[in-house]
This record gives sequence, C-alpha cells and structure tokens, in this order.
Amino acid sequence: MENTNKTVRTRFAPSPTGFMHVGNLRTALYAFLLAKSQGGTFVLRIEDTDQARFVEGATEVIYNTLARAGLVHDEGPDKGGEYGPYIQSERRDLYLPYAEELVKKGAAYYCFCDKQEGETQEAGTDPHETCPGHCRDLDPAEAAAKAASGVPFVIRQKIDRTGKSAYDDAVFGHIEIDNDVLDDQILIKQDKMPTYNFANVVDDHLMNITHVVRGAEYLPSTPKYNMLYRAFGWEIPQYVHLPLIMGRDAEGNVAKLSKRHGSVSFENLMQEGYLAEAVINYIALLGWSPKNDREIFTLEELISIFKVDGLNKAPAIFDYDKLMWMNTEYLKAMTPEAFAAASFPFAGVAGTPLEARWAGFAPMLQQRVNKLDEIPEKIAFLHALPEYEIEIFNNKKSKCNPEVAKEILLELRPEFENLADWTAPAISAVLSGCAERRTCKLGLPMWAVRIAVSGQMVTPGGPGEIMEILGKEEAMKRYDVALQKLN
RNA sequence: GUCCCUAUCGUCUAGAGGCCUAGGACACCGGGUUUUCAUCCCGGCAACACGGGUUCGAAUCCCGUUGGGGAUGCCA
Repeated sequence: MENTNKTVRTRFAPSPTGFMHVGNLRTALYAFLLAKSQGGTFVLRIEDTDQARFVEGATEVIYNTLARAGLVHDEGPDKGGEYGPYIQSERRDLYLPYAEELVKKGAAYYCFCDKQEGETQEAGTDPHETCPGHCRDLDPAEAAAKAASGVPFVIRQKIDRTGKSAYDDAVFGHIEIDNDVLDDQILIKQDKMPTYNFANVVDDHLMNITHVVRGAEYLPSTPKYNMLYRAFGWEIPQYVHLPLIMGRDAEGNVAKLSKRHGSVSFENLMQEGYLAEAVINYIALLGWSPKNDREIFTLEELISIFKVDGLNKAPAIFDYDKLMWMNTEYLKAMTPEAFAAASFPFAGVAGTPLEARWAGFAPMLQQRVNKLDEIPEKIAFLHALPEYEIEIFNNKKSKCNPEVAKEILLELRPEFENLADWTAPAISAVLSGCAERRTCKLGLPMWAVRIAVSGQMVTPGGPGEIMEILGKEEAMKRYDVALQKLN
C-alpha cells in the first residue's frame, strides 16, 4: 500500500478531557512527524461525542499544548480548512444518515435493548451477547418502522460471524482476526450521537485522512473499522499503530500509562519545570529510534529524519530519570538570557531584591538544575539564613573545622567591614589575600565564609557572589551570627 | 475466559544469518579535574527469556513454552 501521489494527511483526534496525557502527545507527535516528513498535512480534530464528559476550556488546553510543543496543525477548529467543521459535536447531524445508509445496506441494524449497565465485558462473556434481544435478527422493515415511531434505539454494526479479517499495519505487519470474536459494536448511541468508533471512520474518510496514527490498543478492533469502510465502499487508510507507553504504579506494576500508573500530563511536566522541547525529544525516542547513537534532536531535525520503520513494537516504560537527564541537557544548552527568562517564573523572587539582578544570578544556577522547580529550594538560603550546626564547618579537603573557621572569620571581619567596593570580585580578593597570607588553599577561607553567609555547604555561586547579592548589611549580619555560634 | 500484540543490560534502544568478545544512552558504582555542589573527562557493572528446529553458521528465520502488555464500554 504505497501512497504514491497522494499527499499524506494525518490527524490528531484528542478528546477534550482538560489535560494532555503524554501518551496522547506522543501520538500527536508521530502523526505530525509522519505528515511533515513527507510534506503532508497535519489535521486537528476534536472528538467530543461524549456529552457527559464535557469539560470547560478543555479545547484550549489542546491548542496550548500543541502550540507549546511546536506541533503546529494545518487544519483544525481554530485554523479552519476545507474539511471542517473540525469539532465532532458540530458535525453531529452528519453521522446518523451514514449509519442509516449502513442499515439499508444490511451492514448495521437498530437495537432496542436496554442500556447495558456493566462496565467492561466480564471474563467468559460471549461477544454476541451484547444484545440480548437478538435485534440483529429483527425484520429490517419492522425495525425501521419501530425506530421511526419514536422507540429509543441504538444502531449496531452487523458483523459477519464467519471468516477472518486481515489487514497490514505499517509497524505491526500482518494482523489476522477471526470475525467471530468481534462484537456488534454500537455506531449511534441512544442520544443519536455517534460513538468514537463510528465518528472516527466517517470523519477520517470525509477529511481524506491517508494514515491513521493511533495507539496499539486499537489493533484488535481495526477489522471492525475496515468492515465499515468496505460497507461504504471507501478506501481504507494506512494504519500506523504505535507501541503503548507504560507506567509504574506504587507497587511497581507496569501498565498502560495512566493516573494510577506513573501519571503524567504535559501540564504537570511543565509545572515541574521540564522544557517542552526536552519532553518532545524524550517522547520521540520512546518507541522510535533514529537507528543511530544520537539522542538530542530539535523538532525540525526529527521531521527530517523520521521514518516509520524506526517505530518499535514492544511497549515502552516512561522513565523519568532519562527525561530529567535530557531536560538537564536542554537547560545547559540554553543561552544565559534564555535560561534567566525561563527560570524566573519558577524562582519565586518577584518582589525581592533578587528580582532586579535575576539575569545576572540565574546563570549560576544553570549548570546545577535538572528541572526548574528545583530553584526555590536552591536559593531559599538567600531569603533567610537556614538553621545550621557548626559541624558543617568541618571539611576534610579544605582542612576546615570550627576552630579554624572562627579564626579566619575573626581575621577577615575588619576587612569586610571596611570594604567599600562590595562586589563579588572585591570580596573574592579579600579571600585570596587571606589564603596567600596563611599560605593555605583558597578553599579554606571560601569554605568558612560560604557557610557563615549561607548556612549551608552547597550553594550556587561562591561566597563572593552570595555576599554581593545579600548586600553588605545582611552579609555582615549573617557573618556575626556565625561568629556567635562559633564562640 | 476468549482474542490480539510483544520479548536484547534495571530502563530506552542499536542489531534486519557470519562484521557480536552484542554497540549507545539513562540509572548505578569507581577515579580524575574543580573554591562547595554540579558540570566536564576517564573507567566499571549489566542483556540476546526458555526449549526445539532450519542452516556450515542464529540475538537475527520457523514452531512451542513462559513472561509482559492490550482488547473485549451507548469512553475515547
């Protein structure tokens, strides 16, 4: 099934739930890459046929996510296009006639059974028992009359109970299923709205979709879709089923990524301070390989190298460690200006003295942050001196201990007190002078002074930068607190 | 239950019959550089699920077993 002259058209068809699951985002990514790598068109269609699940503002979340991720669609509710409308609820009246056409063709039938209560099919259930009233065998004319008279109904697909169905998937290859295990799925619900399964087929056809990119969970039900296409006499699209993304629950069990299992939404990731580019890069490699050793790619680069045969078949587990590593790589690669801008909203320094000097301070954080939400804790000591024990003055490498620290702090106090040029270089010069006089490693005075002014062993920047930011008054106040503790 | 898919280091993967003593990355563990931490170097640990075939030769092909996942909704 080569798509020789036909332009590739793929679509992303999310349901507006109010958040973007990374599994869905990845589906969008691959649909986008497949289209763009071949100069094709990427369509956004909103699948909101389930009225009970309406969520206010949910479509905005979808637009925002795609925009932020750089997956720009060519057609969609917000962009228009010649195949609109792109929101299924706005297409509601279009589906029933198609279903009725199927009924006329004998490929579907009216079903008047009561709404089934159960959730999923329980173990041991016969797929043909979904309609206990055997509506499938009703006389078509009688059934049509009954439906027309106002009796509530659904329309079910009439599936052959003999033979096999086969199709070829672009990643999983040849799939063959016995028709007998397929159920007469509902096409039109009692509220006259189409089910996802039906709306999908109709819309994909009407929107001229050439490649259906979706999760591997649809592998077994695809024959049902194909029967629909055939009944209509429509061309069946090329299927590109994607390996599932798995997550772990609290017990470590692996299952399809979900709230229980490793829950991740794009919004969550953004809030934690992951970069959208890093997330995209990471999920691109979850189930797909460029078949070489390179791992860092821009979206543009992904477009140019994306190939369907790099897609994997086995499910992949979402690994936060690797995502974080990749995020760190992206953070480090940013320009200092870009990093300052990206980190500012996370820093919590608005309204503090640090706000004005953020551009200068942020770069000190850049090489030591994995995700942006780590910043507040890393700079908390600047806002308030943390409680600390004098034991932390001990450091083997710089040969520091509380006694020596006290000696040095005492020795340097007047110098700092008299220092007019309160800048990092000038402060550092005081420390260097001290090391020279004592013929000791620079690390010694730095250790002592760092702890005195920060209250901790690890800080972004050295004592010079910290003292400059703190300002002379605050720095000296902390300095004296340390001296007091050491007495 | 039934059906479908799947199987290389803990994780993501390369490998499409000899190039494999199985490569890369994350994580982990060492060592070095460094004013702390980190960065950065360097090194290490670690896998072809199992059993049958096919073949001169199999991680690669076939069959089975086992493991894992998915489907079985008037959800998408």
